[in-house]
Amino acid sequence: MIKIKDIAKACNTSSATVSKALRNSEELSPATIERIQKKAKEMGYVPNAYARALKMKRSYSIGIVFHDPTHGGLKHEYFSTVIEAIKSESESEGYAITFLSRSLKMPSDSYLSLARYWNMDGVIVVSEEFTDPGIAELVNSNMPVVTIDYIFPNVTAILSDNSEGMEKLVDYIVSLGHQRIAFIHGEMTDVTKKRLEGYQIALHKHNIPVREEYIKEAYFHRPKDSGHATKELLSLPNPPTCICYPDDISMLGGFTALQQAGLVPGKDISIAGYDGVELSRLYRPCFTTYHQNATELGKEAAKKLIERIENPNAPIPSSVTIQGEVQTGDTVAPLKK
Amino acid sequence: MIKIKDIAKACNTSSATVSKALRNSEELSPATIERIQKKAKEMGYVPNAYARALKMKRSYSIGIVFHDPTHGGLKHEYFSTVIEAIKSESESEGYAITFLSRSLKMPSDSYLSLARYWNMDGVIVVSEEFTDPGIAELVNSNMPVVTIDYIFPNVTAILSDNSEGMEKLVDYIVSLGHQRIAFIHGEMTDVTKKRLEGYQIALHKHNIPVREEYIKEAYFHRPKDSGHATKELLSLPNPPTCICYPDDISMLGGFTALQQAGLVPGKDISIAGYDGVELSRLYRPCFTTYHQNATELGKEAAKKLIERIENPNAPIPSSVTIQGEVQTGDTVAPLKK
DNA sequence: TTGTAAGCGTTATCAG
DNA sequence: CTGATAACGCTTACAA
Repeated sequence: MIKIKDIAKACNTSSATVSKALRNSEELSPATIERIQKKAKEMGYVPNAYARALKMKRSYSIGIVFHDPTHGGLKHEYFSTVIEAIKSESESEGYAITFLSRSLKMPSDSYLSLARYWNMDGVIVVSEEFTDPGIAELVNSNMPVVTIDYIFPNVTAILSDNSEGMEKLVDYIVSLGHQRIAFIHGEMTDVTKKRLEGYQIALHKHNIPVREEYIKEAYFHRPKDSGHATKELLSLPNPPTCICYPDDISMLGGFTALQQAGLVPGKDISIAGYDGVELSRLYRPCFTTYHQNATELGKEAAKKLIERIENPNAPIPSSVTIQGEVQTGDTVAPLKK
Repeated sequence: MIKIKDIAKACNTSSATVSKALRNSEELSPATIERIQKKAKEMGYVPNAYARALKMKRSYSIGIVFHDPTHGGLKHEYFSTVIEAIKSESESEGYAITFLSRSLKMPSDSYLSLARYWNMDGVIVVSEEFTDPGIAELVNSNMPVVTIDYIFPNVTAILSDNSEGMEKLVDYIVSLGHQRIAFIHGEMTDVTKKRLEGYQIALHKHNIPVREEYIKEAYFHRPKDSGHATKELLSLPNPPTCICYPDDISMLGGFTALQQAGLVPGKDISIAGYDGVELSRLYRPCFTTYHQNATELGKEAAKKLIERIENPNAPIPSSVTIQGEVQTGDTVAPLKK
């Protein structure tokens, strides 16, 4: 590999001059700059990020913490969309993105030390048991961090509007005449708590009592789980007229369970999902669901992180909530009295 | 950040000794090793990958070329599965993965120079217009490369069994009594050529003439496109009894188009997809499709690349084809004569 | 305007 | 068994 010194030799000059020339330094004569740059290109010079970073204490690389063993990782469209957006926003700002992951063969086992090991300028935490002490260590360090859908003190968080989203979704369902609305929610994460909150707010607002037996837990993204919960709801003495699911994939599980019970979703019974993944628009009937703006979420995360990295002395960028929207489909039917 | 020199000072020894101690060098007395390691841990030492790589000419990082602007990037489950698998296999071998991407703000615009810039030990090309000169430059360099689903001379390729897969799928369809089998294929990539080949082989084998009017082109992963093509097929004087699609998402487009035409897929007409994404098993009716083993594909790619990296003088690892399997669902109905 | 030299945090060589 | 020293490729005071 050809390096600065080689160019210097070929140009009868010093490495310092070449280094400056390559970066169009003002202190060099335009003639030298051109001469050197031409030669560099001719010789096929490629700079070395590591050497540069070592000196500049800046790597232009961003780490992503993404660990979602229980739900299929990247396969989950919501997350892959978020990450795709982080990727393209970061790249267009000149940052490379690298997954940060703990593994036996790695020199370290903590996210923080991995980030340091790789000289990352900052880290985005996408999905993780946020209760993991490794995450706490990370956010409490001086490493710039942005989290998605979880709040830590003094850390910029990019939030999906889980409470408002659920509230709007339930509002919509109520507006179609439903009163007996069940909610199968995901495991008890922060996200779930927010969704439950929104669900309750909406019901209260419309003077509908919250019934314990209409609230069930399932795992996110486990259609079978949701199928079971659905059946339990059906067997209630006074079953719901509409069921909300933790996500669109789970709703599909509910869909199947209902069909097996001889019901036609969107007709005999109503159902609503969450996420608004591609499938939800392709499926017939089209899903009634809440579309989370995952792309905007990822983009904003990258932006805020880079802002923080590039203005280390400015106050920590404020958290933002990204709005989604109700996707009115055909799975929630108007209720005839 | 604390560095080797600091530990040396604290231990009244030299950096050389500390460096060796940290890596359990045989030439040090167990006592010193322990003493130094203890101190290092105590001081919260984290090694620096860049400095190490600079010296060792080995970064333990792998680049991924993944650029799929036309089909939604990572959102495509097939690709996200492949990448997830590359990620976990690489990580468990101690390699970090970084996306390689061309961008204005990057110091270079070619994949090869980006890989060099970042000191990558090797690169996996997942999806790209393989005709891109940047890819050619990459595979013709001395950078270790593994490609997925595309063959270059002297480069290890991990292939999905596109020809055999399509052949097996058509075999299965024929076995259910179909003779008029149409194929809506994706744009003319290598993958498509292989699929077409398999389609034709299967038909020949069963003495079924290949009819031009039964072969249509659509874009991969564009359900609307496939919907149009489907309607064209329906309007044929002698329409097919079964239609094969480029992928499961496209099949969904066909599904909808057929319903609109008043037909019940899996009953009045048969359809088959490709990929075997999660959705295909969740949908009712369950998709008849060909399941590509994307996880195995990614895993194998990482393995072969690492093998190549760690044995630079050994011959280039041989290409492998990963088998998938027919997923018999309910969308291809037995044809009653 | 250009060049010298030191240093970023490691590891490898070789001498003690 | 331990330690000086140079080198990896680059940038940056500071000197010329």
